[in-house]
Amino acid sequence: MPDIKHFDPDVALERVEELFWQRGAATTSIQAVATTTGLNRSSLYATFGDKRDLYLAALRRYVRVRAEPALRRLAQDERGLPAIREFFAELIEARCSGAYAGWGCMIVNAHAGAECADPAVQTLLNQHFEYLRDALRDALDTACHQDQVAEGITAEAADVLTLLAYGVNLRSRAGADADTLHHAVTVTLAQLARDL
Amino acid sequence: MPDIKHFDPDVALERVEELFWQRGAATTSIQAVATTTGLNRSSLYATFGDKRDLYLAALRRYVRVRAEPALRRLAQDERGLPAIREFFAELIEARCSGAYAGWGCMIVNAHAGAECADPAVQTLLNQHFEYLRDALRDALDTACHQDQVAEGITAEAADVLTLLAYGVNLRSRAGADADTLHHAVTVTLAQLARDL
DNA sequence: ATCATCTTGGAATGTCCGTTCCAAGATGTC
DNA sequence: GACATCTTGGAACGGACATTCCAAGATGAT
Repeated sequence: MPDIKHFDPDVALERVEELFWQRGAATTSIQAVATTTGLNRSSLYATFGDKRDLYLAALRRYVRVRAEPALRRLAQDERGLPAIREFFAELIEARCSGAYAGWGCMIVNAHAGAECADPAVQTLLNQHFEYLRDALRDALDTACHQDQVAEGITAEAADVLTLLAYGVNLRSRAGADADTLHHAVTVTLAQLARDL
Repeated sequence: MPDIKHFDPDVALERVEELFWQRGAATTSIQAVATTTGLNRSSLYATFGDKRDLYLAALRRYVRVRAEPALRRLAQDERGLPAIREFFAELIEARCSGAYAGWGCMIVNAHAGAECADPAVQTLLNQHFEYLRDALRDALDTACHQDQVAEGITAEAADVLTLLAYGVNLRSRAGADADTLHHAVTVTLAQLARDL
């Protein structure tokens, strides 16, 4: 083995992911990626392939690192409705304040961009949609078994919550304030909850 | 008056709107606009200004022609819940089949793109969001007065329906099938409706 | 018919894009 | 220490981009 990479591809990919997440695929140039990561274009191409490959790698990293862990936690949470409430509260918090405020969700952003025409991207988007829906369904199922939900409510209501989450992610990008988003979520969950 | 335009700016703008709507602002070149409209670049610049101006004009046209008429109808509809049901049914129909299938909503798409950083665009997006919410609130208010809604449901639930509509628009771009979207809407509206 | 004025087509400009190429340098093996 | 092999920096490429400019043509007013 003659020479080894002078950088850590995983660290670099994290930077790339943040760039594509914040600014989108179409409006982020390879030059910008090179500058941000501190790498040369040659190294980028040698390591990740062309721009499409790079974007796909970044998107996959986003799904794996940023999205799925939270969803796994939600799906396995035994608290039912409180877990769902917390999930949305943390989502809104993350979207409206902190380092990533106004960035939205990379998956949701990809829906509206030209990336979406790419079959590989579309597969990822649909998989993640179902992953989110399944996690919400599991949590709702738990809530049902604990008699937390109003009469007539089943785990089918997960479909609503999934689209609601997408709407929250989207609106956060236009600077929607956290209170407004929180209100919508509270109203929705109040409808699901059993009257006390 | 020495010479008059050899084309109708309104007709041209409709073409431009469709182009930006389908392909987004970042990935649509002035050249593509010129080709599609059959106009020369000079004429485009002389008539509409630069690309940003052109996009803004197209977005404003979309709001005025495509979005607001349907919302005005919804707000003034005296039927209550059935009007809301019909609104969503027509939305899903328009997004999943016909000439504009897979295009989503231009306003929603703008949320996720780089356009969103433009203050003028952001103002339009927020105005439209409130316009949609107000229309749904009006319709829901009508439903409340006609005792169509379940106990505890008020016009506040419009917040939920607004984000739901955004979610529908978004998901339709990734090829979500109409049945899935319809299901989510049906479940939501069933929760609002008074048990019979 | 003349003229001033606007539109129009096409060429031209300079920048930025994604991508490739190559020489120079670094590294592990023998 | 020599060699083979990979990485790296920087230059180079062709194409596409938004935008501007200008000469030619068309038009209405006089």
